[in-house]
Amino acid sequence: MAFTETSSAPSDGNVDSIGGAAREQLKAFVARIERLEEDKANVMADMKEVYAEAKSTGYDVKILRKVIALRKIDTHQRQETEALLELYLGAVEG
Amino acid sequence: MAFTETSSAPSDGNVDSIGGAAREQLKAFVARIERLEEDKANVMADMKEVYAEAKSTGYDVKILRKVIALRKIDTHQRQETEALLELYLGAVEG
Amino acid sequence: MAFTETSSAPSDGNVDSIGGAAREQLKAFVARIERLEEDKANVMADMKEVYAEAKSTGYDVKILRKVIALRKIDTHQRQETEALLELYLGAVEG
Amino acid sequence: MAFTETSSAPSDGNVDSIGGAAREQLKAFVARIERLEEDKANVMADMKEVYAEAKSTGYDVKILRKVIALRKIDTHQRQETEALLELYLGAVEG
DNA sequence: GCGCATTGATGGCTGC
DNA sequence: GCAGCCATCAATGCGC
Repeated sequence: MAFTETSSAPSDGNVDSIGGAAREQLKAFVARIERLEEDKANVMADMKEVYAEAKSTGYDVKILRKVIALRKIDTHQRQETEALLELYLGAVEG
Repeated sequence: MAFTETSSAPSDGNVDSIGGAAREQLKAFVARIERLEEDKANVMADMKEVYAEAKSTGYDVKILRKVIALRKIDTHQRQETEALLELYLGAVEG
Repeated sequence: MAFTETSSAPSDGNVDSIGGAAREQLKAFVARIERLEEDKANVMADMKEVYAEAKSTGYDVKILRKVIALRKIDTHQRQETEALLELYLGAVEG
Repeated sequence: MAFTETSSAPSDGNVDSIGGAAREQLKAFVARIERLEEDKANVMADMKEVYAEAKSTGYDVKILRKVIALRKIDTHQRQETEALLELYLGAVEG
């Protein structure tokens, strides 16, 4: 496995002996994920801010969260219903 | 205090009777949060994609996750260490 | 399921009608857990005492907590590192 | 106890320069707390075991938890009620 | 009273 | 395919 080490199975060899290309590739994956984790953390921080602002405006955060959660469930159910409908239509037409 | 209903205590009145302004404000909060939730979902979907790509490239996702987790702990520890330093400094300067 | 009511599925019957054996068994579980909860509460009370003592001795409790937290992270990291090593070894040996 | 650096304010001096006695004392506090944390972890592990056992016996863990929680609230309320009663009695008799 | 840290609960994921 | 595990998330309790 001379020049194909990066194309199929990085885990084939001993960890200490993976070549430079595979190493770079792995680092790239790690970097991409960590970048996304950072994004997520930022978004969550923003949400915290909004909740704090709502609270300072006088809203009950607990209830607000419940509202959001309920609406999320509704959306989810609606999507499932639509998916089911699609399925039925496909079965009828297909 | 007619036109200040939104400035201090939305929870004062009955939910069904809150004025239009407060209602708009509440809707705005909900919209902002749901927008952020959507962002977060997108980011998480991206992360899933990256993991899937890494997997199809031959990496062991479980190990990859552990690596990420370990690096996250490092970061966490660094932050905690800094926080501790801050506390020490605060204690010294009084 | 005559005499096997306690051996497999306590949830089969109505709660009000479960037999004496199952009832005793359930009570036993509840008692064991509540005993453990009591233990936990005692331990936590002891911890509170120690912190209070440290505080009255002049230590900054906040700093003390941070120190403990940092040491805990160290331990955690060591465990995660070991787990990662295990994973690596498992990947190598297949 | 004239030269008792440990008797009043360990946080007065620079952390790096606290004397050996204070250092030992601090280490003792940390050790005591970590010992208690360990105890707590053990107790919690035991609880997990009991829940697992209950589950494998056929009980619904979720419901079991709810039962425990409700009983805890009851106990708490009863204690508060008793405390209140004591207070009233003391007010009447005192 | 608020913010934070811990803890209990839920849902998704992986292994059998 | 489902159960067990883990990561995430809401919620309560605690200290400041």
